[in-house]
Amino acid sequence: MSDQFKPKSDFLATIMARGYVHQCSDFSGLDEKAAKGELIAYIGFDCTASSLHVGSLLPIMLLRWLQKTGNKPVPLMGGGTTRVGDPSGRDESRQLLTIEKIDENKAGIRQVFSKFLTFGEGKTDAFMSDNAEWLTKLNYIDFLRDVGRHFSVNRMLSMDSVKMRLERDQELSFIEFNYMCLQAYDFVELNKRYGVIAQMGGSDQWGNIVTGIDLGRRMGTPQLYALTSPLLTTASGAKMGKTAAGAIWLNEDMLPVYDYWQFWRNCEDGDVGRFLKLFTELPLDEIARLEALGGAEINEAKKVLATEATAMVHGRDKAQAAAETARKTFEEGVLAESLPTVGMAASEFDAGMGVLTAFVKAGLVASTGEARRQIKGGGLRINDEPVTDERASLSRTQLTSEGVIKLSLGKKKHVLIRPE
RNA sequence: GGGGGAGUGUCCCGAGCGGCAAAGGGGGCGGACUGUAAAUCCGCUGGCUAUGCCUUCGUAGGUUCGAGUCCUACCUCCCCCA
Repeated sequence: MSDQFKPKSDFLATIMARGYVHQCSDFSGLDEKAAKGELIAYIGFDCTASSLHVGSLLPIMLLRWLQKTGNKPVPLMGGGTTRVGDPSGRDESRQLLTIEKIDENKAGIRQVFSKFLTFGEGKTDAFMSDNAEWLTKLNYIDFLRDVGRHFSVNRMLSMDSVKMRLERDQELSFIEFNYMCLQAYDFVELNKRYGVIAQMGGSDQWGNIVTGIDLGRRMGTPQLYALTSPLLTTASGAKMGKTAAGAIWLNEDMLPVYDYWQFWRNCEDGDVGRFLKLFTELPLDEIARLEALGGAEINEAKKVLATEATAMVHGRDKAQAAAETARKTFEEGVLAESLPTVGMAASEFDAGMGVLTAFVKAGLVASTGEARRQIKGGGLRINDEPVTDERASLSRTQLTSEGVIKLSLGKKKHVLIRPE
């Protein structure tokens, strides 16, 4: 990154100050376009799941800033590339998704974008594209002749991503080897169709993006640009967005708002400042103030982070409700009725519900065996009282005045049981 | 096509004289300490109607009182030669 470079455009100034930028093929060139509001940039997204998780949040924020600073964002659905299965990552044959499933996923992902970007026909309105549009129509021979001849295998072999795999003797399938060609072709196609001139993405995409720029030059596009953001890890080095409980999804039907809020609330101290800059739109001086908080006070900053980041995806009302639920639960030790609730038929409840089964039904543990172990370890509580007898049953006498029983696993996970 | 090697607890890596629910890590979960953090320490990390029963070591058979372990065939992956 060039330290002496002073951006003229709001776009670059903002994203540089907030830490989104890792590498750029031509800062001043891109800056000029952005300053004139002529920057149309895209980022590609897989359609392998029906929602995106926080790992994709950073690129989404990039698109959002692009739009906010007067330029045009183009999210690209990998509708075509997903059809051959995502070969990256080492886990072998990932199931090939059916076309219907891919369409379903696309719809889910579209929902996410609608929360971050304004779509429409206007100059800075976002436009959703899908590489299925051109990739599925490709003819192999034509592709080889028109596009394939521009790729040098020698150069592809020298790319870091490929070189590493070869050196480590790791499998590199033909499809995967071709991925960069398809991605490069996407870039050119997006330019021809919609005037896209820049591709953004994670720093691991650098090689693929630059390959696209090259291909463009050979195929007669105007000058194209690459901009990458740093790969996100937590302060202790873990990958963002995956926990044992599952990925941190952005769609509410995949992950309750309360859990999403908790994810941010529980981030590591060392991440707060960085995350505030990347995942909220608070002014930088406000962030600097929050970041300066030390010791236990940093929890205030984490709450702000959680609420702001949640508001971005789920809306401010739901974010504040989640914050309030957390406040009651953790700070007042009061029962918050908005905790996740599991309904249960009264007849089933009255028939005698063993504690083990109850915790399984609540989804806090995976099996009665795990429930037993957690009881031994002191990890299960009913209405905040530790469970000691695994043979005990729930009964109506345990219902609180709100008509629920609160089950907890550890200190952070709570579920309400409501017989009805 | 010929020769050699490997597939283990459904998160991953990885030991395993015929007595095995199977060593050890990592990760994860719980507990203690804190601040709903990190670091550290401790416990747990196949299922069930549970002093017992059932299912797990690539797949299918076989030998045996008993098979992750021995035999046969098959599948998959890797290496060397062609």
